[in-house]
Amino acid sequence: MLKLTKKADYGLMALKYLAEHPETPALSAKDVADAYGIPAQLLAKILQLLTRNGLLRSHAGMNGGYALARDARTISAYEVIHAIDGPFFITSCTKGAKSCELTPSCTIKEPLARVNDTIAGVLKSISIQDLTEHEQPAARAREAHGLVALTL
Amino acid sequence: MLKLTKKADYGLMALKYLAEHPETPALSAKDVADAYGIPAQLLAKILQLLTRNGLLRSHAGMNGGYALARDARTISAYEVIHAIDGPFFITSCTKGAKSCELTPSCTIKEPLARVNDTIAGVLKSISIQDLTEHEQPAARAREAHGLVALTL
DNA sequence: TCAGTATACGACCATTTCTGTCGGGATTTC
DNA sequence: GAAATCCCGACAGAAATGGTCGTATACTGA
Repeated sequence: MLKLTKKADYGLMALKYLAEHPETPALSAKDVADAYGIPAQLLAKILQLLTRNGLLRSHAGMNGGYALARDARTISAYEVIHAIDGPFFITSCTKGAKSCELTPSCTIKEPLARVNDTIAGVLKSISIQDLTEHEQPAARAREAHGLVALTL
Repeated sequence: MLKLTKKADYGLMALKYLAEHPETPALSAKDVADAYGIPAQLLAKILQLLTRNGLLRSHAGMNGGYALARDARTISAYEVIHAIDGPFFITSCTKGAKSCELTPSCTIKEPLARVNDTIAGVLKSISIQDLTEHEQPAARAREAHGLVALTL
């Protein structure tokens, strides 16, 4: 619970990998899959999703493959997760309206919606670029997170 | 994905309900289940878990039931979720060691671990008491979240 | 124009996780 | 002792997830 799906993980890993290889015009799904030992076909589907959502550019044919559609600094972890797993809500009673109206139940939803927003904010503040900076992303991160908290 | 299980939701709802009825010495699982339309037996198991983890006190027999083991202000959403769903990690590759060693894969884990901590911090900063304050928990929350971000 | 490499995408199955139920047992009160 | 209540393990159905397959389509280069 409160866990990223493997697909989202794979997606983040793939984007990170692409961000780390800016010199190559494109990398195939297989290239990335091999690099990480991820099932190639599965990763292919994930990359297709990311392409559909405008995070990647794809190119078929020989020497084709995928490349970031934008600068790694402008792609957030949130976007990636959202593209792969769809909109997320921390609460089980998903939408604002229906299911939970039955009972006066989800009085709990309102406070949790705030938590949800906070988490989304944190994920929005993390860029693919951040993922590639192995050492001491702490400073950047702290800064970003602080920003999020303040805007809540 | 990145969603609380229904069990965790139910647990939070139940604790909130208990926090809102401090006058009664104890409420049975059935009482709470009826109040929210939750399957009684399922909620029973959840309350038992919370009891085992020291968040509730239970009492068998007539007029028995459950009551908060501590002040609602000192019970965090994090504790509840942890008690019900076990330790959580945002990453799929759960433990620090095994599975991901196979490949040099999870270079992504380190940054996400930080995100994980941030989220855990947010959840730790939310108390059951906060859940009961319907209007304007914003101030408290903002304060608490800010604190979390700074301690990251 | 043909062969090879790649993406695109829908359908499908296997596995795991989650939800909810059942049944029997123990504890307390009246 | 009977009723209410907690305790707890086992299990079945449902849903989500992970992964595979097959086929169609697009591009490249010889």
